[in-house]
Amino acid sequence: MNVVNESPRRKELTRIAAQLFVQEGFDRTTVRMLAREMGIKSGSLFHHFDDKQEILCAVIEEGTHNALTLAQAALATCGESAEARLHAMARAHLETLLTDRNAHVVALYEWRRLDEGARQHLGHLRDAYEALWQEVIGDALEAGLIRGDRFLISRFVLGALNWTVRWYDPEGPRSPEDLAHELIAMLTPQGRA
Amino acid sequence: MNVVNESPRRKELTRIAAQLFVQEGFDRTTVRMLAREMGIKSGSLFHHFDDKQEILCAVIEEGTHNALTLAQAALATCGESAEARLHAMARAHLETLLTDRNAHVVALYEWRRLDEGARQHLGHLRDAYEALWQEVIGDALEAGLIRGDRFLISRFVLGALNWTVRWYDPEGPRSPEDLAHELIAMLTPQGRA
DNA sequence: AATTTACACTAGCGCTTGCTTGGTTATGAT
DNA sequence: ATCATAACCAAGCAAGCGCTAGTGTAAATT
Repeated sequence: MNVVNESPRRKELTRIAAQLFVQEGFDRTTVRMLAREMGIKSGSLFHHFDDKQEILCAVIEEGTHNALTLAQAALATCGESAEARLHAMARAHLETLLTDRNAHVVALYEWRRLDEGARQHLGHLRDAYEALWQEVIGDALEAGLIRGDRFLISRFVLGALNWTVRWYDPEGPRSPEDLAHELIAMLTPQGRA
Repeated sequence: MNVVNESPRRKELTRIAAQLFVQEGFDRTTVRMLAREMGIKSGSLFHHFDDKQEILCAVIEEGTHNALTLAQAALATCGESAEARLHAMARAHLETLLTDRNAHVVALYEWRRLDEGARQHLGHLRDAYEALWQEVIGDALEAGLIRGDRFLISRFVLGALNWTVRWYDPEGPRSPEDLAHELIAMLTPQGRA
């Protein structure tokens, strides 16, 4: 029923659920585990969410929504050159992958556990985000910054970025900014010192 | 106990399990579903495998082993130029992602359901495969074909390739060969008609 | 003062889970 | 004929699962 996370309590519960879903996976995370981590009893959980599925949906929605917002904000302040916009999108993606890591890992790995309704609802959100990418990459193609097929490149780039959740270490020497720079350098033919 | 799939029967069971694991996910796939699909009763399943985990391990091992074999074969027959070797690796990766699709999807999505022992055993296999990539990409860097950091590029490229299981349609107009070509074109600064 | 709302509790129902046990059948070697 | 082995089955156990029903209580609303 509650599609959006209105109450701060529910938002907090969603955050905790995200962490558990990452640690254990959705199916192995029991309502009793969730409740214990939340400091309540398992029955009380169903006051906040209709069922277990809705918790998963809330987690993914939160992450995807934030990613979209951050990307739009980044595009609004990065300047107008195709390269700057490309870089802004990549950096925003990597940063949201860091700050909302749990939610995004859940979105990537547990998407298939969503039921049909939730999958459709969240699908639209995700499509809106990917449309942003295709727009920016389309601009970069027109500007002659990169070459190739718009959809193919979008998918290759998103694949490379999403894969970072597997190996990226936030404690390591490389910043998201740094990573974004290297990725763009890999894509653009122009030589660089 | 049986780490390798010796008997043809076990190999067939592994194939069936892979399909179910993709359709339903590992946790949601019950031993009863597996048995039914295999044409036996659930109890009989434990004659072939020690426990459910071992089935998962067998599926992933099969896929990773095939990928490694195919990549080595491709490198052995592709010529010696850095570009040819890069292309051969990419094509081999995409082709094994197609022919052993189920096993690879399971490896990508259900890796975390492996216990410590299996994760270590299969980790070595995967490392061997990724080492091949790093070697080929190292060669391409030395040849001046591409620029950047060897490990970073390997991971970006593997991410882009693995992501294809999300969107690639084998019935569509693009062949694995075609996709490999486009990927390499995206990476290499040299202009092309 | 009376009522509603929000949030939590206890207790447990009905069902499914992975896996075990103990025994049967078919095949093929000795 | 005897034995060994692989492959299977029927039956079911102990544990855990998502979720519900009914209740208590403090704060907010009327």
